[in-house]
Amino acid sequence: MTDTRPLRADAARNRKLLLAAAADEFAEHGLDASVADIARRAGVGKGTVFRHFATKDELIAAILIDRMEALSELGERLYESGDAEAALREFLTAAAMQRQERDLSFLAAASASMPEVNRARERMFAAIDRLVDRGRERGAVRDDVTGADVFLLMCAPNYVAGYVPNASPDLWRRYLALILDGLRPEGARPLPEQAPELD
Amino acid sequence: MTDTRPLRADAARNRKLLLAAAADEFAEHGLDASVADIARRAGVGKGTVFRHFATKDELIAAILIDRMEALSELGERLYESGDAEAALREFLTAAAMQRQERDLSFLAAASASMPEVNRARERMFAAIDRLVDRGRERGAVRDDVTGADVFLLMCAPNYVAGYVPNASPDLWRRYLALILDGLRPEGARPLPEQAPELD
DNA sequence: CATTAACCGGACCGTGCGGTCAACTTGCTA
DNA sequence: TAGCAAGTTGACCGCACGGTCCGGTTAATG
Repeated sequence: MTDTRPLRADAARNRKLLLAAAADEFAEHGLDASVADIARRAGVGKGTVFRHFATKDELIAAILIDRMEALSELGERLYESGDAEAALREFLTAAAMQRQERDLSFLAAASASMPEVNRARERMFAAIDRLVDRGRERGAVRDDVTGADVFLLMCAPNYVAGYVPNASPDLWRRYLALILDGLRPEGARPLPEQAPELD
Repeated sequence: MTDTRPLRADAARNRKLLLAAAADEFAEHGLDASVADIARRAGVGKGTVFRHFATKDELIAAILIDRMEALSELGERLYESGDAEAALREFLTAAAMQRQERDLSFLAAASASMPEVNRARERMFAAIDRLVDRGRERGAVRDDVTGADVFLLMCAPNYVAGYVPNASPDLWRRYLALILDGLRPEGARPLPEQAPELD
């Protein structure tokens, strides 16, 4: 945590293997994926998992932080680009692709209230907020939609597509497009309920 | 199942108590809600649960069937009404309210491939399909949206709102309205990916 | 009111989980 | 290349879960 001595070569490799195996396993079996299965998939012993991540929740948190940091960087980069509408679309597309065509948002519940996760989430939220604000100013996003709305809707395409048994792996694109159409000003009717405050 | 001798009075009462308690418990704790907790909440012993439902999955299936049948009836009744757009909106509103402001769709996974559940699901799907077809004919629904799309999007408002910690219990209405805006023809851009075939 | 089949309850069982630990192996460094 | 801290491993632990079972209880029937 504080002392950042570099990991030994095999340890660093195993850590990456574990994160990848865990993401796959969670995508296939949900939160119930067992640590033993994750270890087997990564080709290591179960003890190794707990050497790297003190608890299962910490492993989940590590996956979440990785992904949210990557999305934050992308969001910040897209803010530099010119096209407000394309930026938002690309951001949401990247968010959906990152989840291996499977909604992984359920992981968030397991590691809520871990400070590092919260920090990563706040950074990502800020990036989204800026993209949405700019989109609203340029007329690409309807007036009554906020960053919090988009933040919440981010996982919906994967969630929806996840209920189709043998779906095309790109089915989520259909529902992302549908939601994006709902976010645009054309044909918008005033939304009920106030937009939620996040934090 | 085949012999439908009426339940004894106490048994019938306990069955209802159990279904209600189970729905509440699942809403609060997800699929991991324990049978013991459900029994406690209903004020009965654990053995009673298994007398009524041979397995936890069967209990889940009973909840699902109850709700899907109710929605099917509503959908069929709304088809008789005149206003195609209002019918669809009311149907989706009722679907969301039934879930006690919480996405319960994860229950579907647990009891997929149970014939009775499938029959109830097919009936509900047919009801939705007719509502959507009519809506499309009358210009209330965009051309490229199918009943399967609406069926899949049905749970999304509760899902989305469920991630807000201390949300207004009606927050789902906001996201339902947003999705409904996306379903209308105004401002629609062609959707990518084919609509999925369900069964 | 007596009889009885249906119902109830909670102690009990096997299983699989997250997490621990002590013996063993291995990458680093001097 | 020797020494050792860091890393690895799988047997093991406690626990909570889904599900069973049987002695006690209760609602229906004549």
